[in-house]
This record gives sequence, structure tokens and C-alpha cells, in this order.
Amino acid sequence: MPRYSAADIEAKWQAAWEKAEIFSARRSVDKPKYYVLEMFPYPSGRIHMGHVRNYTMGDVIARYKMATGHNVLHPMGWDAFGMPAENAAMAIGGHPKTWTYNNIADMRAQMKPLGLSIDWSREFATCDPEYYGQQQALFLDMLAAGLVYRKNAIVNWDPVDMTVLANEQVEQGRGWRSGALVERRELTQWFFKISDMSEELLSALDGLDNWPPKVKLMQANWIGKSRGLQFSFSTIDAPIGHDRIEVYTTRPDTLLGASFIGISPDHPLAKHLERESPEIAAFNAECRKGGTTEEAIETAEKLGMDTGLRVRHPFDTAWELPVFIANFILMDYGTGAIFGCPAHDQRDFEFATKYELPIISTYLPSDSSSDELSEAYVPPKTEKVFYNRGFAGEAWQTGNEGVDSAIAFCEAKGVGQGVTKYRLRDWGLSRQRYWGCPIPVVHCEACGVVPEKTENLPIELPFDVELDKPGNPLDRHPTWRNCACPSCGGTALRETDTMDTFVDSSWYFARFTSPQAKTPTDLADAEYWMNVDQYIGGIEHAILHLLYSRFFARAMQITGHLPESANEPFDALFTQGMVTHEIYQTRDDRDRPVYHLPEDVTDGKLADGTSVTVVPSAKMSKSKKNVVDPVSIINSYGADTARWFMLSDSPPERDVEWTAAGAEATFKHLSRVYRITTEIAEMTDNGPRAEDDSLLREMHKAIHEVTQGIESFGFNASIARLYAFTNTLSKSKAGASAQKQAALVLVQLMSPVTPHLAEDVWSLLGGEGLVSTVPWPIADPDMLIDDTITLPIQVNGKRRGEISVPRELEKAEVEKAALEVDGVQRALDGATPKKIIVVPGRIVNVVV
RNA sequence: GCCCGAGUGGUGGAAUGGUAGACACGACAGAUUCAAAAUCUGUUGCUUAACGGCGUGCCGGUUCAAGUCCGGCCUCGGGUACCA
Repeated sequence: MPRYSAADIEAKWQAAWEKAEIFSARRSVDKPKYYVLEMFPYPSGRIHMGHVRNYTMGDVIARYKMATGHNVLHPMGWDAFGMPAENAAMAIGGHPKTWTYNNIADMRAQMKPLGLSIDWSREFATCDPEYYGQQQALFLDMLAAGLVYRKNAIVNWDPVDMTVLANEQVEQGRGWRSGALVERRELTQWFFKISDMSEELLSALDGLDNWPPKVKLMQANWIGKSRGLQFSFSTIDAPIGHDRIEVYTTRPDTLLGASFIGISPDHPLAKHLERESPEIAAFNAECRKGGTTEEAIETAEKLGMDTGLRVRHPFDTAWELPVFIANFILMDYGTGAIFGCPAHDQRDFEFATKYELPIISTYLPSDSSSDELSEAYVPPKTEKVFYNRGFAGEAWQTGNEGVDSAIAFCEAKGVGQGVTKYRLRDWGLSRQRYWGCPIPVVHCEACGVVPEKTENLPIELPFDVELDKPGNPLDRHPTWRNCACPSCGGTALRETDTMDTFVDSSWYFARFTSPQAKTPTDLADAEYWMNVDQYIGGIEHAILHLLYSRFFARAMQITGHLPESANEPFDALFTQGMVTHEIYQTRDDRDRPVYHLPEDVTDGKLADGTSVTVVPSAKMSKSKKNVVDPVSIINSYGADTARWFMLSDSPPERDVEWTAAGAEATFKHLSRVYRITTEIAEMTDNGPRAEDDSLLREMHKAIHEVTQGIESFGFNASIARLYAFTNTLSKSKAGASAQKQAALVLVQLMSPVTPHLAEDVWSLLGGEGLVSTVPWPIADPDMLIDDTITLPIQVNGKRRGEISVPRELEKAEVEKAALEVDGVQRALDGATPKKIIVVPGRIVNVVV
């Protein structure tokens, strides 16, 4: 009797797959194509359980699609540029390039034992010059197409290290290395004109039927389409060039509730005033402290300063309003100026209270009689409101209609125009960092900013850089910057900004269709393989990465690098949850937490007998030490155990907790399957038995339900069904032939999840060829329907018993049988039913 | 702050508006064993002697029927434009 030895089996079958080259993808018209892609990893050096979960899901889909007759493309690559490589170089010496490529080699070696059905011949890293050179070509085409431009933008500035910081490098408003208070500073940056596509990116969401609704909603909110009024206030005695202040509002129906004007500290008027007034300069400087994130700005204490300037209300020129500079107004959104309406906006209400500004109510709840407000009243769009300060008796019945009629009213009076705005801002792609794709332009004294010639690509990163101090080493490099102007041939300087790493990951899916092409894509290959049929990755990418990729797909169509048919990058999207683990913690002598690795904890104790505190499960992270290394799991139990457990217990979109007990239990189960099926393989034929039919019925139900589970990303449901079918098979008294048939189907159904075990048992049972290449079993619909069904009987919605009846029994007969049930009689206690609801095949409810 | 999700036994979780707790872990009992491991069989939401009662984060609503739909909260998680 063979024993389940994962190590032997897995090596054996991985070698067999490699020899048969069953995973290399080639264009073919014989079968429908299917492109399955998991978000490619950042090469941190170690794979973690989140990777195992992500790639196992993709692998199940890829293997299942292969078995259902598809020509599958399932590639893998590396999102290899980014800050961690530079940080590692600064912290431990070495070079980002060496660090990155070593990590890739390590991770590939850790990934291969998982037995994924990946076409490794298509592998690339985004830091390969062959890849980023094509990205530079793409950039130049986008520049020529008018999709790229330069403008000033605000960055986090560390005044001590004299460098730009990423948001992640700002901790509580201070630089993570210097500890200096961070300032917001303007810098000239490169931008993609993604905002030109706001409407297209928004409306095309409707066509993404196989995306999670929550992701589409998040993207729609992010794009943030709004209808409002753009108009201006005329200023009184303001500096030249500032005789009007332009304002955008989505609530023009509250215009008569205006009590102040707020402008951003970065508004041109605020900047003008700070040159004349030391107080305003000091206030603006105060406002610019802290990081650039929306969260930091929105949660900071609301600060305002009266500039002393006044504006006139557009409906009453005698009505003067003060102009404040306020730290919560973003120059990037709208016009960088607002009118404050404290009665109907909570933030304005608090601001008005703090600076003793009037609170003027323009409408009230319909059931209210007083216009005294203790907080802002923002009417729900469906609620009727009573306008106590409507314009000229205009009747706006609801908040929603109120906006539209207010816009019409204002336009008729010549006060501004109704406009549609989007919250989406252009994508700033400049980074003042080394380990990224160089932006392929030069700065010429004579010609200005000039694109590099395509034949000079790739513009490669120099290897000899000094990373020991903060800032961009490309700026400090002695020679790299020097070049000839592509236009006039004179001396010029290279751009030292590199590209945001989101650029790298915004088109890699297209590059996988022809990774060796001498242009960004090969159109014939892209035409054949695009779009990605199924994309799988974390919900944390719901907005930025996915929106940028959607933008790039369109930009690549415009520049001729994707065919018309590739309208969206990802036809179907699935967002999987995280892998979590308990945290084991003790305290040091100063009561600070000390964390311990799961492998060092046995039964709640460390090796020296110290008890640990168990903190509830959280995302696996190195700092909390609640990590489990997939490699050690594979070494002790095998890849199939890791794969099965990662999919078994939790629905794929939710977080899953890794438990040692769960992994052990999975291994036991797989050993049991191996034992049961290999015992069946050794049975000798004993003719048909009476039990054959019920086993084969169970088999067809298992085929049906496991298949449905895979099709709908209900891997946990598929696995629960596989457990149940295994239990049925192990207890079955059916004949050897029926048992063998059922066992073959069992391992076939298991093969996408545990491909190695499935191959081995398949061959022991005498299955033909590789189970990986055998067509998926099809359930016989006749075998799925039972003749007798069980109907639960409720009285007033509470279950009181059940009846077993023929499937097609008449309704009257069902009612009669239901009333005879003991529990129903007891519950009725002599009462006469008012109504009996029979849901055919489902339930009976007796109402009294 | 704002946007989006999630919350069900001791644990992970199942459930087209139709039997709440499938399947699994753990626990308990039994078989096997000199004993243990492994394996096999059974029990297992809480409460009750039983009938029954209660039960899906909290409060309220719609419905013959609500974990599921609606309104209002609470807690946790993701994102918040330079982490990837």
C-alpha cells in the first residue's frame, strides 16, 4: 500500500508537466483563449501566505479552464522597481539592482515548488531594460499624443534632508529619517492627462459586469462626477488681477446662506497677499506644515485667517462677505476657493462657530418651525424641505431639484454657469528617486524640454550611484545627466525624475502577450490574448492600480499599441482577502511589547516556559512577527496541503486565518484521500451492486457543485463538497467498478487544487495520460434530481416539523400532509389555519 | 474627516427572502491497542427533565417568512492620489 509522500509526488509530477510543456501558451485558433492573471508580486525576497493564496486561486482557474477546453495564458513577472530596494541599499549597503535580482531568484525558487501552471518562458521584471525601454517608448508616444504634460504640484518636503518624501515616509507630520517637520512645497512635475478621460472611465464601469460592484462604486466615487455652479464674487479693493474670486459649488441652492469666502493657502490671491503681509505669510507657512495626504489635510485642526478683504454677494451688492484663507481647502479641486455656508455644511458650521461668523439658514426640515441650528442641517436628497430664503419665491421642493433649479435661476440672472466637474486629478508620475524607469526627455538650453529619440532607448539607469545619502542620486551622478540634445545636438541635461512604479504595473498585462517584442506590444498577439479574462488580486488595489491600468489601456489604443478590441484591461476581476495570523506577545522590563514567531510558540508558551499573550488575528507582517513561511509549510506537508488549506476554510474574498491546526488537519485529510483511493485502486472487480446507483448519484452531484463553486469563486464551497464526497466514497458499499469510477472523478475534481496528489492517484487508478490535460467531467442532469423531497413545515414562520413527499405531489396533498404533522397539530392547538403558503419544493408555512 | 467593505456556535465558516449553523477544526464519549500515536464510530449553538424557549454586532421597520431587504447606530478592516 503506497503511503502519501508529498515530497516525492510533487517533485515527480512537476517534472512530468515540465517535460510535457503543458503550460506554455501559444496562439491557436482551435480553442477559445483564456488569459488568467494574478497581480504580480513585488520582489521583497520571501513569498508569503498571501502570495500562496493569490496564486493558488489563479492556478485553480487556469487549470480548470484548461480542462474545459481553453487555450490558457497564465504568466508571472515581477513588479521590481520601488522604494524598498533603495531603502535596503541605504540600510544594509549593496545595490538596488543586485538586491532586486537576488530577491527575484529567491522568490522564483520558493514559488516553483507550489506547482503552479505558469508559462515561465514569459517571465520578466519591470526593472529589465528590455521592459522599461518599451515603457519609455510608450511614454514618448503618449507625449506626442498630448497625453503627458508638466505643471507644478505639491510634494512632501523634508527641510533637513533636503529631499522629497513619499507619504509613507511621513510619520505624524515628520520625516521618518530626519524627524523634521515636513512642509508642502511646489515642484515642477510630469503628469498624465487622466482627467481628460474622467467621463469615459466612469461610464465604462457600467460594462464591467464581472467586476465586484464595490470596486466599481469606489472607482465611481473616486472619479467623483458632480454637477454644480461655477461663478465668481467681485472683490472690494483687492490687488490688481484679483478683482474676482472664482468659486465652484454643488449646492448653489444655499447661496443665500453664504457667510464667508474661503480660499486655499496655495490660491494665487493667498500667495499674492503673503508677499505683502508677514502675518499672512506666517499663517500660510503654518498651513503648509504636515504631509500632503488628503487624510492629513482633512483631519488637521481647521485653521482660518481673515485676510481683511471683502467680496460682494452676487445677488445683493450691498451684502459684503469676508475672505478667509483656510487650511482645509485644496487648490487641486474645483477652483481652490469656496463659499462657506455654515447652516448647511458641518465643516463650515464649525469654522463659523470658531471664527464667530453668521449662520444663515436657507431651508429647514419640513417639520421644523425654528431656524435656530445646533449643527449644520444637510437635507437628505429625498426629503422635502422648506426654503425660508428661496430666491424670488422659487419653489425648490427637494434638495436635489433645488440644485438644478438653483443653477437655472443663477444662469438666468447671469450669475455663473452650470458645470460638470470631476474629483479625479491628473496623475503625477514624476519621482525624485533612483530605482525607477527614467523619464526619457532632456533639457536643452536652446530647445527647452525635448523628447529623447526612440533609437536611443532604453535610457538605462547608471549602475555606479551613491545611495548612502537621501535625495536622488541621479542628480548627483557626475556624468549620466550629460547628453546631446536630440533636436539641436548641443549640450543638454537628462531629466533625472523617474516614473511612478504604478506606471510599470499599468501595462504589464499587455506586455505578457508578447514579452520579447521590439515594440511595447505585438498587435497580433495583443489582439489574440487581450483582454485579461480573469484578474485576481488584493482589494487594496481597488482604485489606483486598476484605474491607472484602465487609463493605460485607452492610452495604448490611442497610441496604436493595443487593438480596438482591447477596450478594458480586465474583463473580470476578483479581489481576494488577506491571510492573517494570531500575534504572540510578551512584555519587556519597560512594558514594551515583544513579538514572537509562531514557530517559537508551543501551547501558548515559549521554549523557556514563558507564557505569551495571544492578540487577535491580524494581517501577517514582519514587524508583528505573525508570519508563517510557505517554504517551511511546503517542506513539512507539501504544496498540495498549503494550496488546499489556503482555499478551504474562508470565502476567497474574505480574510483567512492561518492556523497550525488547520494545516495539520488538511494534511491528514489529503493522506486519507490518498489511502482511500489507493485502496480502491487495488480492489478486484466484484460485479455490480445495489449501492452503485446512489454512489454515482452522489458523484454527479459532486461534479455539479464543485464545478459551480469554481465557476463562482466559491472555492471553499467546492472544497466542502469534496470533503462530503470523500466521506460518501469511504463508506460506500458499491462495487469495485463504481468505486473506481467515483475515485477517478474525485481526484479529477481535486486536481485544480491539489494537482500533484491528483496526478499520482489518477495514474495509480489507471487513468489515461495526465489528469491535468484530461477534459473536465460533466454532470448528468438526470442524476441530480431526487424523486422524494423533504419539506419543512412552519407555523407562523417557526419550524414545527417536516414531511417527506414525492417531488411532484399536488399542492392540496402537500397541505393535507403538512397539517397532519404532530408538531404542527401541537402548535395549532385546535386553531384553524387562515392561510397555507406552499413554496413548491421549498417550504410550507401555515398561518393562523 | 471622506469613500468602500465586514460582523453568524468554543474556532474557520454554510445558507437563489424559505429548515440558521452545511463542511471542517476543536472538545467529549466509544472501538481498536499492553499503552500511546494513527485510524474508525458517535455526540456537540445556548437553555430546559421534557414540551418548549432563545439565538446571525446593536436599535427600529417591511414581509406569511429576514443572517439575507430598508432606516439609524457600534466595532473592526481596506483606500485616501509619492507603500506596493
